[in-house]
Amino acid sequence: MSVTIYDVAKKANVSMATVSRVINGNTNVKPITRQKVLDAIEELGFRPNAVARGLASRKTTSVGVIIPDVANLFIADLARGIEDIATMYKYHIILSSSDQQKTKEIDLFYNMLEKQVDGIIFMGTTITDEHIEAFKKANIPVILAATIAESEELASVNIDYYQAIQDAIQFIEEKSKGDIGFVTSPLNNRSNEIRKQSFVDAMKKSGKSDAELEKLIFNSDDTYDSGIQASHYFLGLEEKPETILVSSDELALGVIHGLQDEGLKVPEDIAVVGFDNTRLATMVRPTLTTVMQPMYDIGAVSMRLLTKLLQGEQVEEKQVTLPHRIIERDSTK
Amino acid sequence: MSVTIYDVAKKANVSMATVSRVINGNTNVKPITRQKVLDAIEELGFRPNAVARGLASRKTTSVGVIIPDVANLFIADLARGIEDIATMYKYHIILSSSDQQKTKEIDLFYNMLEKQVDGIIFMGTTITDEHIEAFKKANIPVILAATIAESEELASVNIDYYQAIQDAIQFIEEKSKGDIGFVTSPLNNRSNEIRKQSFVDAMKKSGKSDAELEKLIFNSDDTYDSGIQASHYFLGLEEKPETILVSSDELALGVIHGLQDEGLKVPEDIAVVGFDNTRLATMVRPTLTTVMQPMYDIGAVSMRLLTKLLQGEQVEEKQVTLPHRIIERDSTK
DNA sequence: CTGAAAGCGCTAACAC
DNA sequence: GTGTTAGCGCTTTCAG
Repeated sequence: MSVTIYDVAKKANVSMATVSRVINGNTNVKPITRQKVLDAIEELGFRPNAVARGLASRKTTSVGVIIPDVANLFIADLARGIEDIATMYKYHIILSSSDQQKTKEIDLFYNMLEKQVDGIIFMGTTITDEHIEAFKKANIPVILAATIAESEELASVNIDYYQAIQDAIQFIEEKSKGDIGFVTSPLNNRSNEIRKQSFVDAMKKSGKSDAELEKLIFNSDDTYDSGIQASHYFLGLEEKPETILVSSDELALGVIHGLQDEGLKVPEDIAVVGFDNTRLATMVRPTLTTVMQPMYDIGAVSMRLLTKLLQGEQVEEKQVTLPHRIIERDSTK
Repeated sequence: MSVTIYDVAKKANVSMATVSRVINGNTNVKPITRQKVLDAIEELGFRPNAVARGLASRKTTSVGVIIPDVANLFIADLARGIEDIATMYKYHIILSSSDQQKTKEIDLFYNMLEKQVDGIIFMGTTITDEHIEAFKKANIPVILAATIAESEELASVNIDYYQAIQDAIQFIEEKSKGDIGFVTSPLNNRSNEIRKQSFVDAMKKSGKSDAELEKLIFNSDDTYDSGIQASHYFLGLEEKPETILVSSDELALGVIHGLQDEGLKVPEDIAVVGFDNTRLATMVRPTLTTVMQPMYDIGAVSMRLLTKLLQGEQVEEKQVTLPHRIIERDSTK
């Protein structure tokens, strides 16, 4: 069938151990021997069987990546960041989508353990005790990417969502004294919950009553269409907000278009601020002012952190917080 | 270290062969024995090591997927289609991006062979002899998804790109007698080449000279920004086209916004037709008339085809052509 | 219906 | 520097 290390050894008149040394770049091989082996490999078209290697060495050089959904620009950037760094460190990626379902998240996690991945990067919704139990049981490093866990033992890479919303509100208030509406993404996601809480806290601080506050919040499901619905909701209000702060860019496009479809002008009539800074933010008119969440970097840093953990490098801080910032474009005055 | 099949066997007082039978759903096990084994598995928290299993059975139940770029909506849909079906058939996905580089495409391919994937779904640019050689050398099924190969031996799932452009042109000509401009995606991709050829053929048939034709084509690099450039190019022409046919939706958004930024109205002044029908097509004003390329289905059908090949099912036709159609929205009159 | 035993292709001590 | 020899954890004949 296919050519093995043993065939190479025979052809090169050496032992399989020597062949193994050569393919693993072990230095203790005489140059002449090495060349002999290399020639035999070349001639036979030998390619090491990664499965056998994985079994023998207990390392697969693959890492599992669990994300909510591939078909999401925002998450794709994360994936790209992970992949670029993984390639750099010669790791392979086994990628699966959980569709935001908790049971699937956990199933996938165990499946990846069965595959003997060397580590896992996990992006999910809310981290439950069940998640934590699974993570602990795994004897491999797990990194949470753009995913909040209360537990301080878990390695993670995030931005400060609470502060990001505070900053966005401050930014908005510097430009306009009017009300701010808020469109949430689904609250089964901890980071969305935090954003909402941040908004609530800020509004209360400026003296809004619970009743007022409630009207200013629209709970969406994080799709373009629900962005459109959100815009309708706000337009139906007696006291319309002057600015709408939206939990994601895709949602924000929906809001903008929803407003425009009703004949309003953005930002003259109502300003809109997004969140994420995906490519979408510049693919709309007016271009979208948004809170940049560096997804590519979150992916890249997560993967880099994982490689450090995997290679036993010193890691000073397992919980990384990356900077965010407001990117001002034309959807605000 | 971790619990193995042997530990389970000992605990259940059976041989490891029996345990193996149980976990593989082999029927030849007495119910009572099966239960004993199941209990032991449960108690020990045993999870089979997929690597060892892969080595012993020479099957990994993983399939490799090579795509040009994760961070592309259009491709993400493909990935999603693949994934959904893979999950259904209990295959795992090893996903890698080639960044459209031929050497990387081939490297990834060989890497996946080393990982002993059971099959590979390949989406790439132009299939060269080198590709074909690699595909042949692999003793596993390979499916080309949304990727053209001249060779008839390769399994593939595509739409008829040539016809799709013909249809688009016919659609346009039914609405408007004016010139049609064409924005290509990079021509290092065979399917883009075909689309361009289709456009050229159609224009020649309607009597355009080579010189006229040349002016009507703008070669882009398939980004939003180059869509904007394309619009500037066409606006600079003495005889402006009445409709611009664009090779991808993202590009088309660029064209639309480029036109609008210059004060033109779409579709009144110039109409725009996209290609792909990604989610973007509805996330723009006016919404985009576009040629639907069913990427999700291409992914799903590719994966399904692969499972058939993998399970030795009868496959009547290895080259599948999926239907396309024009979706009319507001960017055309 | 169940067990024994021989690998799958490679790595990793341990010798020499 | 290089070879020998155990395994890694499982599947898969082959017996019985």
